[in-house]
Amino acid sequence: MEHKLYIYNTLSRKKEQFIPIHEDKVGMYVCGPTVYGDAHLGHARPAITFDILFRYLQHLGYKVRYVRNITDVGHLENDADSGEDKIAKKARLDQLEPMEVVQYYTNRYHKAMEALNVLPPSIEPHASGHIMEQIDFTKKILDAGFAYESEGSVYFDVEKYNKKYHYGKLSGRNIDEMLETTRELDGQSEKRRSVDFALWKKAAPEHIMRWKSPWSDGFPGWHMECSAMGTKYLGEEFDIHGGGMDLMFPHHECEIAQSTAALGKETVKYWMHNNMITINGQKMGKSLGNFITLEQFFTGNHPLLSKAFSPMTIRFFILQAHYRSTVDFSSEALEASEKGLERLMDGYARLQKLTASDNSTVETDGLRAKCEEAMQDDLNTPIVISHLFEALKSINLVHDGKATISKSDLDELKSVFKLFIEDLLGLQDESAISGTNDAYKKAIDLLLNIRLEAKQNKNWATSDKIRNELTALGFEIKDTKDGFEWKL
RNA sequence: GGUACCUUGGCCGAGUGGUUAGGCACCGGUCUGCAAAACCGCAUACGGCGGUUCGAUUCCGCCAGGUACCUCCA
Repeated sequence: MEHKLYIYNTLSRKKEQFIPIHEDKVGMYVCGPTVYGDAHLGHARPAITFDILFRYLQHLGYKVRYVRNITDVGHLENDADSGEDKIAKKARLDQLEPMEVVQYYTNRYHKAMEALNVLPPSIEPHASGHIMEQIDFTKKILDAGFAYESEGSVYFDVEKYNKKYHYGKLSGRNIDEMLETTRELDGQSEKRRSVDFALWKKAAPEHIMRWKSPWSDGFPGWHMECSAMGTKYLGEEFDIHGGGMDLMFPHHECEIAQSTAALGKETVKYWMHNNMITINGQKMGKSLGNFITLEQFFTGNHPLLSKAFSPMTIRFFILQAHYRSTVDFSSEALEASEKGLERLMDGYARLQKLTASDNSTVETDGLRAKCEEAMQDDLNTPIVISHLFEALKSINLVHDGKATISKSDLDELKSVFKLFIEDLLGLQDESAISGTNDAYKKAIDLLLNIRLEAKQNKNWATSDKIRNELTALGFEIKDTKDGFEWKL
């Protein structure tokens, strides 16, 4: 594989060249949603970030197995491995079977992802469907001596693990201090230390979501599913593990500990974390209650939104910032993205209609290389987009008859635009006319040709009437040098 | 309190030890019957104070402000 893709590895805190464990295959695991509520803007970020990576790795020629899980059990309401299961709570409140809640929100998540043109992963395993694997994984950790049973639950022994390995290597946390400060606080708990985390929890009698295990009727701890499912589908060692920065600790730290304890080796080579989306400078999240769901964006049904924003606008907005930067949401910023995207997509449509000349007076060389270079620099999509906007100027110049382009340059430009806009950035034409039939389009063309004739005869009354009435119906009419363009 | 990070022109947002990011908005111009679109031009920005350097927005230190994680969160 001839490339020099660099990605930022949270483990080393620097950009590293991506070299897969296996020659031509890449294994990639990304933490998916806990399905107890609608996906919000924050959920779109990792989905889109790793969608870009998924697409780009495939573009480089890798066969990628992309696993993104659905958390439908084990994710507890609050800390200290107590509290109610999120799914079970929602089910109780809505008087539904837990699996009804899971199905409902999974369907809605899929719908939102599809709207955002996020490709489905290769495998989307549910935690509840992998209880056996999680029990087996827990056994391995017990056998290795890094866990203990207490009152029917099993806990990970962080202190013991840390003596042999390094708990805190991902998040940079100093575990010795954590052990020091928490020593006296324990005692009452089933856990030896408050830093210990549950691998298996015994279910209280009223708890509906429960499975049999050697230790008790209960359910797996939250961190367990990713270790169990990741290694099941990607092997004991795989290339990339992704997720939001907020999962770094404790979730990913615990995952590393579990896998290392059970297997005696590092499972993941590259850890990647996307940054958060903020709103008024603060993280958008469930706990703060300051989130806006994707559906609210699509419908405009939220006090902070000036209008509805299309899925592609959301996608473009996210891609205009680097995935490791925070990006501050505002209606104003989204409107700016919307306009920029429209201009880019109009230019892309226009590109298809350009006619070639004998030679080029515009510079198209190097666009492909520059875009590739930006992608290879830790997926720098904002730079890719800026290059595309630069190239857009050439397209418009040719379109206006102020410049010419040769056949080969035109073909190259079309090819690069398709590759980056459609295939890699995953931006789709959302205009209402795409997909409608030819007869309809021809009818509009006919009307506008009549208008053109009227214009040529200086019959402004007729030409304006046609334009105004079409405009009133929602069409956008643009006169060009020797004709017209329209869209709905 | 611990740890990490951030502070770029009206807004969003890249990036770099000395050369234009890009988008949106504004203003001026070209084009046009008008309009729209398009094109051209237009901002010489990098929190403050020191230091290193021939030269720092970019490196170092201090200060100010902000954020994230340390409990569930993408």
